Amino acid sequence: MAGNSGEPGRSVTSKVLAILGAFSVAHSELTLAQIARRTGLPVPTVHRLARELVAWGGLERLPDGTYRIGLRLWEIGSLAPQQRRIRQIAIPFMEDLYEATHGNIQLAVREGGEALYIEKISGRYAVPIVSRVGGRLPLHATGVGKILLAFAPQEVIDQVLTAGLARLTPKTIVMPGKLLRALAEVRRTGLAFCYEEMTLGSVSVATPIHGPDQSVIAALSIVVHSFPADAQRFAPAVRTAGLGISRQLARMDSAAPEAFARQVAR
Amino acid sequence: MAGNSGEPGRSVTSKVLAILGAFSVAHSELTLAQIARRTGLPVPTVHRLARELVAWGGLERLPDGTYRIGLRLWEIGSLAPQQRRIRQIAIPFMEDLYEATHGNIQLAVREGGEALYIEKISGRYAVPIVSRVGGRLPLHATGVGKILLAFAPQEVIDQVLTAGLARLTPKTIVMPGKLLRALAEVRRTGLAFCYEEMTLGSVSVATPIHGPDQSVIAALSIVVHSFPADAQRFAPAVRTAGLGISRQLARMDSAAPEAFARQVAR
DNA sequence: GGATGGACTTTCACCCAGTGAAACAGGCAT
DNA sequence: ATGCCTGTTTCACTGGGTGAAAGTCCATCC
Repeated sequence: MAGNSGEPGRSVTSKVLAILGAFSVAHSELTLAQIARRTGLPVPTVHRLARELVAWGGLERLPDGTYRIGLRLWEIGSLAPQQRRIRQIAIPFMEDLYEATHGNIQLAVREGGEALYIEKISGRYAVPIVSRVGGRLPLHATGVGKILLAFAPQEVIDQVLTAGLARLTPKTIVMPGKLLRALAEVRRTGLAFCYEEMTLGSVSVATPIHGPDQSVIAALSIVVHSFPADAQRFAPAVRTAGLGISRQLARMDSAAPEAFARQVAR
Repeated sequence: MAGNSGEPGRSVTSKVLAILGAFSVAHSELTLAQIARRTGLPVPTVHRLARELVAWGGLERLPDGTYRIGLRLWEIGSLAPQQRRIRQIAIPFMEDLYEATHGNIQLAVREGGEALYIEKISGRYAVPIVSRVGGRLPLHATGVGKILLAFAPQEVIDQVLTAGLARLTPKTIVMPGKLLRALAEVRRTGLAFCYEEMTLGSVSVATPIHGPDQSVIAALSIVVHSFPADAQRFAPAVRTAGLGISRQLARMDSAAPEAFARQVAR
């Protein structure tokens, strides 16, 4: 590249990606100056790159100058297959689970050291909870997180422990030893409980979703606002749904490798 | 940039975006060589840029070497607000509409000269149709498309007519004059019908969704596999749902500007 | 009212990051 | 063994990217 100063060794691509990465659930609309601050890039650089992103449709700019994520990026993001496959198969099961329990049904995968929520069914009457589709929550303080962590490679567990277990409520597990024991129990039973460790008043049960190769690729959970006994009461239902989704995934895999592809071109 | 040859005047950013743009519904997994062909970029260039995208999480690479869209991109794409707001409000209405009719309920916005489907409710028992969330269909041959086109700026209409009206079935409207008359009728009635113009055996009714400023920002439709009379029978229900969504959007806008923001950080 | 601070935009001399042909390596047909 | 395809690495060359600096616009403050 060039430029008479700045930090050499940073690729253009990394700058473009840093700009996209500056957007998050908590910051879905950003001004030019905010992007520059969040990325550490000089304002003119952000300006130039953002203009290209806008021209392409990856970002859009409001009359008042703020940037948002554009539809083009949503469209391309919706092609991400990890979640596409699983969602397509899991949604009917999740709907059944919702019908049966009227709790908050959630589906999450692990992305780095956090749980990324890829689908959620709350119905119109369910109580609001903190998770959000496309949002992230810590692994050590949620039902789905414990599942994902319990079946993650050892290095991920180490990494999470090293980073420290943030205390979110008085009931959050912050002692590494206690978490490790909990994870061992999760692996033994295939169930993870979470008793007000993320939010006071919320309890949840979660269960793993297995891919065709038996590895754990996602976690399914139900969150209710009541007493620990309820979480235990719903455990069999959640476990059954998880097994159902896993079985369906395996079946789809062996049978129709790309049966979806018949749909729509572009 | 540099490089001893190639097409000068093409920015690095445009190349990165071209790589992302190479992915589509019909091509959600691509090899290195395929990306190079689809973008017109030299293979080594794609190789280098794709590696950066993989490192960032925007793409992921399978053991066999094929690339797919990564979760990171899905996550950021899910922040696109145009669809986020509308979907959140529209989904309950769409569910009601599904309960009442058991047809395929769809929500689409206009992206350039095409209809982009942002939500779809088909239930488990509905017959399959060609649309797909994240997919595109032509404006002139679908119910939602006619709505979006009828209320689009004149230049978009001109552009679509200039590009030519592709014949998809014997019933597709391919005469510009006929389409213009149909659009005038759509504007008059607030309803668009589509009788097997996209797919033989499928008929649909669509209605506009208005933003707080009364502009048309989306279209809602129901697709059924039967006779034209059914489309007309469902018209009042679709119209009512459309008005309900529009009213709710306006109310949300004046009342709670960013009531969602209280949720989850990251 | 004019001074101050913040946001956004444009310019432009500087130069290094990006380039892609070419060569190499592996796989699979013929 | 030959051809053809894919993916990977190298490297001499150079023009696209750079960002401080200056300019513009608009609030807010004294």
